Amino acid sequence: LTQRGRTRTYQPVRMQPRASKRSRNAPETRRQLIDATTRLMLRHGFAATTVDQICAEARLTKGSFFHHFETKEAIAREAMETFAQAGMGLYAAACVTPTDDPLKQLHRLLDIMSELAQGHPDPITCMVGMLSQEMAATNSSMREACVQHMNAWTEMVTRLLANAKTKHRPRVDLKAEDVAWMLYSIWQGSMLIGKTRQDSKMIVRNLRHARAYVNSLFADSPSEFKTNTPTEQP
Amino acid sequence: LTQRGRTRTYQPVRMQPRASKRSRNAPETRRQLIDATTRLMLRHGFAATTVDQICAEARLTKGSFFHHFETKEAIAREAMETFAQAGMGLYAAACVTPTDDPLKQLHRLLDIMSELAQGHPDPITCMVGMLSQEMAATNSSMREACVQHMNAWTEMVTRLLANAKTKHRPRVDLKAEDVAWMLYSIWQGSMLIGKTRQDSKMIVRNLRHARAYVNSLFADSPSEFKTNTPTEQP
Amino acid sequence: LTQRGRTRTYQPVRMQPRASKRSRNAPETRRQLIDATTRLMLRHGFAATTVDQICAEARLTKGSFFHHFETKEAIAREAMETFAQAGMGLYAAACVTPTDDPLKQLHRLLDIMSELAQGHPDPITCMVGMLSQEMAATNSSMREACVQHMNAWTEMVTRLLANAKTKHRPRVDLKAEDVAWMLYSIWQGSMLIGKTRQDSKMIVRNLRHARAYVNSLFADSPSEFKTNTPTEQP
Amino acid sequence: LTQRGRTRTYQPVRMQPRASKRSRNAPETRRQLIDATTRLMLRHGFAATTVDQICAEARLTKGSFFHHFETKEAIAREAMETFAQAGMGLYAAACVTPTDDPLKQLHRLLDIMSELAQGHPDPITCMVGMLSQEMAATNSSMREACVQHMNAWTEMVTRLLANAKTKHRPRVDLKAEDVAWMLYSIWQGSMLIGKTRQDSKMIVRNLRHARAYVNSLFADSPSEFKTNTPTEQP
DNA sequence: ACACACGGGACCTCCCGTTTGT
DNA sequence: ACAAACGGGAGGTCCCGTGTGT
Repeated sequence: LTQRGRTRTYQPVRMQPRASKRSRNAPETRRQLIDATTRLMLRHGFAATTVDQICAEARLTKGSFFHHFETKEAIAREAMETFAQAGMGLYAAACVTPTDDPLKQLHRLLDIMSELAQGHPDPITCMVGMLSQEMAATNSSMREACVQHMNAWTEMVTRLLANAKTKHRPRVDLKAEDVAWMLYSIWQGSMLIGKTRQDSKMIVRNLRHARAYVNSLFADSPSEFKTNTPTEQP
Repeated sequence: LTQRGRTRTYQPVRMQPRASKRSRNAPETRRQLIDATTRLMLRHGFAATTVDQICAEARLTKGSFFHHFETKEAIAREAMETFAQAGMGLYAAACVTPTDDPLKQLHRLLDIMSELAQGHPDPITCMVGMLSQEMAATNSSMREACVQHMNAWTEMVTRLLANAKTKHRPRVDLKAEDVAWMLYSIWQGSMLIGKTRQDSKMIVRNLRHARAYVNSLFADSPSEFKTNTPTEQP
Repeated sequence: LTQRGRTRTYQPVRMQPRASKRSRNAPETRRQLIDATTRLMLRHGFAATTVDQICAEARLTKGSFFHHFETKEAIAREAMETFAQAGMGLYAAACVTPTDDPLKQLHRLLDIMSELAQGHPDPITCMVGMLSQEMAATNSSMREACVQHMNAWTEMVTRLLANAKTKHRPRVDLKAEDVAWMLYSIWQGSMLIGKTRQDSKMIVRNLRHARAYVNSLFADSPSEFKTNTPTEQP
Repeated sequence: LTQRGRTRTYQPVRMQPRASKRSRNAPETRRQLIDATTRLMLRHGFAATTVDQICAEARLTKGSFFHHFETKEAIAREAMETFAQAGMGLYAAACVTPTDDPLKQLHRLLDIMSELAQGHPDPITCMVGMLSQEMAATNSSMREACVQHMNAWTEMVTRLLANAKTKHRPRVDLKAEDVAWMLYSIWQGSMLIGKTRQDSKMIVRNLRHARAYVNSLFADSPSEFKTNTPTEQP
């Protein structure tokens, strides 16, 4: 029998609440719900993730869900928030030495992204990209939330590049913000394509290209980065 | 049900079939359905586009819809096919002079993409990217269709780059295919972000960066392209 | 993915009209449609058999179908008619020698039924029983048609038994008509259970019991039948 | 659509949920749903019974229906289960005195069946037979469920007959199991025909014949049963 | 006689969110 | 804080039958 009816991307789900151990720990419960939401929406997207699924994944019932979150959209927003914050937390590690060479910091950022791309069995996916694709055109408040997260990333990179422009000799009159958006596009595009082609290595290669591209913008890129050409390393 | 909070990603739709003018022109009807599907899905995505909406947009009833297409997924697949074919048709114009300099062809391709990005009031969106984002992780046959379209694009660019390597002096031992995926990532990432930020200009700027990047790969890029630096033009 | 939506008992069907050879033979076309209807309804019943399936099975399109038959119900009625007539045709062979012993004729009838039960790989099913089950309580005209076919069978058997009562010595004051309904119940019940248990042999065994039962009604059943006890034969 | 000819096997249904008296009594609600399903399916069969009808009959909304049952098939299965269990419960009354004569028990069983057949204004119908007829050929899991219920009945009767064979003198080397299937066929066939002919009395007559048939199998059937010949009683 | 686009209308399933109860 | 019955309302699919065209 072929698949008819609504296009199901998920398994039907029988509620199965946590095994009678009611923890009564609100923040913990919230966290579990958000985690479940993130896991599911990264795979299925917003519309195809149902509240029931989230509850099943978090071992809770809908009663709890709607006690903690007003709507599905609300939890999606929070999940995206948490997801983005976690990302920014990781990225921040690249700049822990503020006196450092900003170009070096940028390369460390790329290192972190590269590790992220390689760190999972499945290619990495971004909540912001996922929710943007689905809701940007129809849900303006969600769109604005996505824009804010995108801005946060690029502002971080813009700062690094602006600093780099003061400490290094830019080859052309590049606008730091533009380059930041370029890098973010590479990042989002790579994740999208990587997920589709189930190919994490391409993401890594792209990041290497991005790295080379950044180097090519400055006449005096530190030699340590020069070697990191887009050619294949053994 | 007070509808409060319900995340409506779709518009309620009044069916209103074509005013008794039964055109009885199947290919035309199919085309209209596919057009409607493309228009709607580019805005709302797959899941949030309902068959009712498609029918209303195409002035047809749901009953008839399923005479032409087995499922919503089927029409989405065909719409993507049509979309991609149309794109490849446009892109092919860049290579109409096969004896041409392949680098010149690649730049013409970027011109075409740039025009596409500017040509619409709303930022451009790609069916392949959209369907990938929503369905890659859960619908393997759809995923494979997306992969094929992605491959088609990059194979085209790979050919251009491979030719360029024979006619120009590559600065580094670049792999044509890798660069093609890089360019495709920029393209897809730009469209995704452009849609979210409602900013077509950024897409154009990114394509300019991509252009500069391509030039930077060859020591003897034709001078005519050299001027097209990523800096802002007046 | 589990089966959702409407409970499908059939395969979805793509119309595939006869290979361009339009026979234009109305009676033949009707026959094919009726045959297809019979085949399908014996398996799926009335409601679960769709007009599209019938057309596909008969290699025709709905256009033809509704040219020949007003409604699905109409063809079902005709199919049942044809089915019953064919059955009565077979049964009639038991009485070709009208001067014969009526009890002998009845036993020949049971022989024929027994052969029918064994003659197919799948246990035999009866259109009358099938349509009765589904429509008797809701569609009175269909119900009456079923009743007529049932009456036809039992009237035939009633005649045989009535004759037998004149030529043999009934053990008790049996009413021929009652025994006929009893035998028909055994027949219908056996087919129903045989279909469910996928067991044709049980039908045959039941017919053997029925035979013994008939014999037990007469003190002077011809000795040739006496041996046919319900015990298992080697 | 002029609705002409359209075979309506269902009644159009206005949803009308319980008048704001939300009983919030799940087992009771389930029971009502199952009862409604049984009532409706016994009349219309499986396919022609709609979930809407069931809900209307149970004063519930469709939304709630699927909280209690996964699919229409699921509720049909449960309804059949309940139906069969109830039947077996009744039948068990025939054997409450286990030390009793097994033949007497069997006759009491036939008494119970006879009372069942007479007890309703409409002729009695069996869920097992109905679901078998419609689904045996196409839904194997349903078919197996039906087979189990059939086996349960015949095993019960087989036990009685086997006991009878030890306590009485069988006329022929009858196989208890075969006779049980014979009796079940009579029972199912009678119900099918009775429903179609709207004739409960024929069922009762058939049971009387069955009774006589059972007696005829034993040389020493208790005399009290002897009188119960298939002839019409005043 | 037949093909086929199309309409109208369910039908099953599902899903978000509310309400009642513990 | 959590459980779970329930409501309202789509959403996708299908199906019978019509009408136009060949």
